[in-house]
Amino acid sequence: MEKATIKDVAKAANVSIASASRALNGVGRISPVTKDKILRAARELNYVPHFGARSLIRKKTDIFGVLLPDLYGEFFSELVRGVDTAARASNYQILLSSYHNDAKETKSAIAAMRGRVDGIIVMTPYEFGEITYSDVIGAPIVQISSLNNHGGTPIIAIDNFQGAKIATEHLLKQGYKNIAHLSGPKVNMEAKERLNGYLDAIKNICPEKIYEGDFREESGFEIAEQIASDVKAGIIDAVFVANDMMAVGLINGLKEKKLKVPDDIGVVGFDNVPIGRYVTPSLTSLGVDMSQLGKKAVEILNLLVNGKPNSADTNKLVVFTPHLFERESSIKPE
Amino acid sequence: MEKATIKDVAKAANVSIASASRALNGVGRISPVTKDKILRAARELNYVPHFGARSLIRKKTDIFGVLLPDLYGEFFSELVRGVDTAARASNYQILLSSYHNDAKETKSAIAAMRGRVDGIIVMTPYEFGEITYSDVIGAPIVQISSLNNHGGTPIIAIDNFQGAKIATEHLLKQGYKNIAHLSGPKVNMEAKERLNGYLDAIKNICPEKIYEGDFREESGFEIAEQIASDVKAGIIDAVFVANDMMAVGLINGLKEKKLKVPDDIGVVGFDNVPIGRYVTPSLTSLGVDMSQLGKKAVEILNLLVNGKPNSADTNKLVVFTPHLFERESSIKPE
DNA sequence: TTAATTTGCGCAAACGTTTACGCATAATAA
DNA sequence: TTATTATGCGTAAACGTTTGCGCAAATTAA
Repeated sequence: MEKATIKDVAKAANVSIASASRALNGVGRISPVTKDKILRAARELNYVPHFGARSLIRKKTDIFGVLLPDLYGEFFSELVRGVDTAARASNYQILLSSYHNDAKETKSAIAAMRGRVDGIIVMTPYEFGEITYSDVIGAPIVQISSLNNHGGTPIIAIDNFQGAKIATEHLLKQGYKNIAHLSGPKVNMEAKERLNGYLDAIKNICPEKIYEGDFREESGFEIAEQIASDVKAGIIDAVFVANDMMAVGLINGLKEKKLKVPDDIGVVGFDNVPIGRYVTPSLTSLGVDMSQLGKKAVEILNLLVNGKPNSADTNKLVVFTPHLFERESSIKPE
Repeated sequence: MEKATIKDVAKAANVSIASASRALNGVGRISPVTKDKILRAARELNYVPHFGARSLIRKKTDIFGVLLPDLYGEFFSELVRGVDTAARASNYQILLSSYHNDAKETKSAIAAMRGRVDGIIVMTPYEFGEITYSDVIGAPIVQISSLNNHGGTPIIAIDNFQGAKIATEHLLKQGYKNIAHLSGPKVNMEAKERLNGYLDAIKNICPEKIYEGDFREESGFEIAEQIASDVKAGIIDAVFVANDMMAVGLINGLKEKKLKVPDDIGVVGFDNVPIGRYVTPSLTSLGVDMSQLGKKAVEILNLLVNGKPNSADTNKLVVFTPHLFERESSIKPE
């Protein structure tokens, strides 16, 4: 039951180590009959190639690293699912890690992956200044980030600006007149971009009105009081909320204030979290297929690692524009 | 920018490879001043130890494998989060993979991890017959499974039987008289155990009434028609549903049939998915803290890998009994 | 037949580490 | 002073693979 090495297999099959290796890998010249003998012996001994030894000489690990800000929620699990599926299809495994939303920890998390992976997918909603990832890690990187972060590494971006614009325009199209925005935390780039998309959409149409939140559900709930009073004052009649969880909190808060969504106030969220389909009223939102996005990330990484380094690829920018999921919270009656 | 090896570091610092290694690892005898010189050189060269070479000689990878049935939903992301946190705390990384709910794929998924991990956490809601995992992988295993699956490997189990019993008894305590059960697929052990818990709870109290579902939301929605008619016929007045997603589907289906939950019929789910808090009426459910469970799994695996193999540990059985989360769907009025 | 080519296989180097061992030199004890 | 012990460091083996090279035997061509 001690782990068998290729040496053991070779001995059992009465051949040299070299032949054993050739048989096991199906490369090089070897006669069918000895090959068979070797494979049989390997099975018999329950032989498993030593991963480290192999990666040592092959100079690759067949592992992709995936580094996420956090592991909360359906959002990330969808992404990971897409990555896993695509990675497996190209015979890669995934080494998963999160940096617990602590931007400072990102570097050390990346460092921990160095040498263990052939490439890395990292999701960074924050700004990172001057770090060139390939320096830090010595392996190709695909970043999942925002448009503004484009600086030499391939990036897959969700077009938050465009999405926010679509959201806001949807509210306008529904007949709402005074659209406000409930934003995310200022340090978050996605939050910024969504804010800008909102601003762009209402320009010359209605006055801007911005509430600042922090992406958490409670934050939406708490701001409801102020928003409710502004609605009653006739200042606003709809809100584009920077993410769904805040929108959910907001809707619950508005309920407490006896305001009706979407009658008294229209609400659109962002992210299209599954919960959105189940709340009452169901939540109109914008989102991309994260699983698809994960797949794309693997695809690009694969190219970077295994293809010839075409500069068009290494500088790639892939944009996913969020899709509008129209539900009840934004359907203005009458 | 070519990857520096320890040899390069040694050369740059004008010492032997052995000294470099000692300095880098902080073991063995070495003078502070040379150590400093070496560390400086290493930093300068951006040195990263080659993972494969290291694991080759150390005979360990510092990686734990995590193998899940699937990657859908908050359920798993919570588990992974717990595992990640605990693993990182003990300096392990995690290699994540799913077998796509295809029991047959489990073995090959395990095989793919062989040699790459020091231990593995595998979640198996299915029965697996005669497989002894340690044979298959040659590394310690912690299984997350059900009580019945206890066969020599350490297991962390959710006590589905007990949970189901608690759920059913809760409905009885609320004053519902004829409790039915909407079950999961028969091949699923958790489904079986929940069914048994239900049966045990109603024994000698009310007649059994079982609907068979398949854990999917649609399945709950579809069965609603039949359940609604049985409610109207006065045959049942509450359902313990084998998982939350079906319960959500069921509630929506019942709404269409103009039945009021919890007034006309009480509903309790299982799993305590986050969505449950947001549906209307909010869903009473049973669940364990999956993140905590993941933490526990790592803890045991750590013991198995690094501790002395105490037989009390290798045969460990840790039971998590689900906790009742009382919400609106089961609160009988008056 | 002989010459040329192909096939099957083994030898040994290389990948980048860690670590037991031994040998100088320095520090301490007598 | 000399004998003992402690310290700092280098040499080399070992970990388990893959693969270029070379050689004998078998096959094919002439």
